[in-house]
Amino acid sequence: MTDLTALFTDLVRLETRLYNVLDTRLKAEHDLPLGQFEFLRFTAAHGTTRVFDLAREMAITVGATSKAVDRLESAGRVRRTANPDDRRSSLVELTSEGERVLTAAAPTVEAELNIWVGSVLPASVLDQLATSLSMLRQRAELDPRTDRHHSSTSGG
Amino acid sequence: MTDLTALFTDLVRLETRLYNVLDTRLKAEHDLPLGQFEFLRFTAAHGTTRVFDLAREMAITVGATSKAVDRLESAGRVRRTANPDDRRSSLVELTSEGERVLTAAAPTVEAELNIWVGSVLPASVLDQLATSLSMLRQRAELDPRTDRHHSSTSGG
DNA sequence: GAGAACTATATTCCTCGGAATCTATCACCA
DNA sequence: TGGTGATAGATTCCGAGGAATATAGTTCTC
Repeated sequence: MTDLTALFTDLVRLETRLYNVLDTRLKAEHDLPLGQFEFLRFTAAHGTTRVFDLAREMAITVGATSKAVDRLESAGRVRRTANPDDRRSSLVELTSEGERVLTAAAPTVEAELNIWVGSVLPASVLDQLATSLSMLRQRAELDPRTDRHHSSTSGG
Repeated sequence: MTDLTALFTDLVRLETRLYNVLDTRLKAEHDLPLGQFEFLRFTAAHGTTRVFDLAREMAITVGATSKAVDRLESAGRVRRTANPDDRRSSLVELTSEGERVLTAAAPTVEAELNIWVGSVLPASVLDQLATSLSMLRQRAELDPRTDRHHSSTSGG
C-alpha cells in the first residue's frame, strides 16, 4: 500500500519549492509575483471575471481575492468595470499593460517548469502525472469541504 | 507534449485544497494546525531537531520556523533543550503531550488522505504518482534556488 | 411590490511567513 | 591567542491571507 502521508508530504514540499523558484524568478524578471500571474492568466483565459470566480478558482477567500485585485488594479494590470447584469459585482479585465506582462511572463514560467519538471521525467511518466493530478484536483473541487472562498458550515 | 503550466496549476490547486481540508479537520479534532502537525512529525522522526533542520525541511525561513517553534513550545508540545555540541542552537524535542497529540492526529491524516487520494486512483497509478512526486521533490531539493531557509545570493 | 433571505464585494482585525537585522557562538588561521 | 568571517537563531517590521462583519444589490415569496 502506498504511504499516503509520505505522498502528501512530497506533494507539499514540491509545491512549496516550485512556487518559491517561480515566484522569485517572476519577481526578478517581470516584477510579477506568481500569485498575480495566476490571477492574470485566469482572467485572460476567461476574458472577464468576477472576484468571486477568482476566489473559487484559487481556493482562497473572497476577501483576500478582493484585496489581491486591489493590488493588481493599483499596479495598472487589471481594471474593474461595471457588471451590466449584476450591480453588486464588477467585472475584472486585463489592461493592455496586464496583457503585456502576462505575455512576457508566460514563457518564463514554461521555461522554469521545464527545468524542474519537464526535463526530469520521461514523457510518458510526465503524462501520467499530469493525468493523475488533474483527476485528483477534479475530485477535490467537487467537494465544498476543500473550499475556502466562503465560510464552511461544518468547520470550526 | 505535456502542458507544464497546466500541470503546475493542477499541482498548486490540489495542494491548496488538500491542505485546507486536512488543516480544518486537524484543528477541529485535535486543535492542531497542519503546519504544526508537520513540525511534530518531523521532530518525532528524528528524535531531536534544530530550528535550522526544520526550516530546511519545510522550505521556509529560519525566522518563521523559530516563531513556529515558539508557538509549539507555548502550546506545551515541544521543548527546547541545550545543545551540548553547539551552544548557538538548541535541540527541539517532543513533550509527552506532543507525542500524544501526534499519535492521535496521524490516523486522522491518513483517513482524510484516503478519502481524497487513496480511494480515487487505482493502486498502480497511485504508486506511480508517489514515485514521480518523490523524484521531483528530490530534484528540487538538490538545488539551493528552491530554498528559502536562508537568503539566496542570486535573488532580488 | 414590500419584506425576508441570499449574494457579491469591501473592510477590519488578527495570524503567519518573509526580509532584514541583531546577538551569541563557532571555525579557521595568522 | 586574538581576530575575522561564518553560522544558529531570535526579533522587528511589513505584506498577504483568513474570519468576521458591513454594505449594496438581487431574488423570492406572498
